[in-house]
Amino acid sequence: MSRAQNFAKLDHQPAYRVVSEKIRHAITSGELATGDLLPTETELAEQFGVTRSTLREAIRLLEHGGLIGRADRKRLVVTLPQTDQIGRSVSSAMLMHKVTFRELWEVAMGLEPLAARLACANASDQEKRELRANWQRSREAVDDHQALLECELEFHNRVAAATHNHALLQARAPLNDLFYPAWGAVIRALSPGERIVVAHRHVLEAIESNNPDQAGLWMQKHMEDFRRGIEIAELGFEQPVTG
Amino acid sequence: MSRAQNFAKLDHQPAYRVVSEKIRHAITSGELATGDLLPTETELAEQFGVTRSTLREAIRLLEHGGLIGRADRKRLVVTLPQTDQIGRSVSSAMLMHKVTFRELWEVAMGLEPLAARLACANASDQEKRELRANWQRSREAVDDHQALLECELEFHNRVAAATHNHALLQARAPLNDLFYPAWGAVIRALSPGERIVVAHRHVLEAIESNNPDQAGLWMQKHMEDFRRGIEIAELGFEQPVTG
DNA sequence: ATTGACCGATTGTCCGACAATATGTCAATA
DNA sequence: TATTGACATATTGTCGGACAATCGGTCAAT
Repeated sequence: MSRAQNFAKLDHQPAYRVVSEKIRHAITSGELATGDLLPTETELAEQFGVTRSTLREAIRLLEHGGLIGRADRKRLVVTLPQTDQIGRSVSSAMLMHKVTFRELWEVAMGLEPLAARLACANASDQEKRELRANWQRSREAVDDHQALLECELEFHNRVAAATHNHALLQARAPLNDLFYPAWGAVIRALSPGERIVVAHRHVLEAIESNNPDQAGLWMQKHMEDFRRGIEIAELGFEQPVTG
Repeated sequence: MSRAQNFAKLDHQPAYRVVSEKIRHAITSGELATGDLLPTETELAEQFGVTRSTLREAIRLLEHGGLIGRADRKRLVVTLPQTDQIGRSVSSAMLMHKVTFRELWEVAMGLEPLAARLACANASDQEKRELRANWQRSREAVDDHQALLECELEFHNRVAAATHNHALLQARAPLNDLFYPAWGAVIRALSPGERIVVAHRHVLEAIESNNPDQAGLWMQKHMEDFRRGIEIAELGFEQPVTG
């Protein structure tokens, strides 16, 4: 190698990305608050000194992240990124990385018992009632595979929501998209309805009586059941999950 | 209400979003594999029957999610979404949701001990060596706040990486971006270097000797120290984290 | 109070154009 | 032979202008 100079590689960022970053910064720095209307496309384009086409590409970049949306199908507005929207990006990334059932289950073992524990301290009376209503439905649907799966999914979502912890909700979003749906196959194969209902009841009662240890413990047992179910049904615990 | 008909609200998706979804589906369904080159913009535009401008907007949508990138600044190529790229979206979403330090800490309490446990079973010899090297550096930097913070961050990242669990890595990405950086303020305020190094040593040795319980326990103690540090330094445990 | 007609503003989409850059070929040269 | 230079080609990034569809508001007619 002729050691002549070694210049820094100059990074020529395309304009649409620069513009996108400027807007993103204005939003995350609080300069633009949630709900604020943005100027029209033509106006924005003028401000940045680019064409509307270029500006629109910048907008798309932000739109995907949920940072901006449409107020009424016309004007652009600063929006709060929704958990499920971000969650879908994460899930599709995991799909491409061929994340296995085991990997998701391991994360679930960390987050779901934690959610149950935190729900004890933070669940409102309203949330507790809805949780119990969900359990009632699951008891009646104990032999209806499809209905039971929906109850199961809703149960875990409600427990997580009752923690009032947005970081936790975001972290477990991929479980919703990838893990529990696949659990449906187990339900169809093994009909473990009774076992699910019992576990849910223990978690529910622990939350109602504000007993974090009990809630976490039964959620953990519940997740262990999941794993055994997958193994017994021979669904490939080490296989990548499918979308 | 005049119960006349009750039509379904028709959702008129803009073309750029439809095109984007089509491409996304082709990718996640495996029709297009990672590393595949996409046709040129003009060609794609023809295939979908839209203009290049519209197609480009669709591309931007995917580009942000890390699903496609540029091979050599020209041709488009299907890429694997990087953990940190997706993680940044999640982090900026959390910032906007004003996630508190407590919320992040609660998630960390669920994930970090889990990571330590899993690292025991899955860490390669190489990874163990690098972990020990990191600990050596942290011991020497025990009074250098900046260097210690970097070691601290790297330590937790290496432990997480040693789990070889991509779902876990993705779930804890926001901790990297939001939680540990703020921890720097604690280090500067309290100089808890010695305490950090001791905790790291216990985790490290537990991993080296393949003792999951011990690894998880010490990581948990370590995280408890975090919380107390934040409280003692009066940094506002219940305050939203800042970017 | 509802309906209908109208207008301006704004977005979604299209078309055509050009400069800058990367790729490939081929000849000239040391 | 390996490097350089010259040239043609392909592709992206950006531009400017254009138009239909639709939303919001106003105002008159019913």
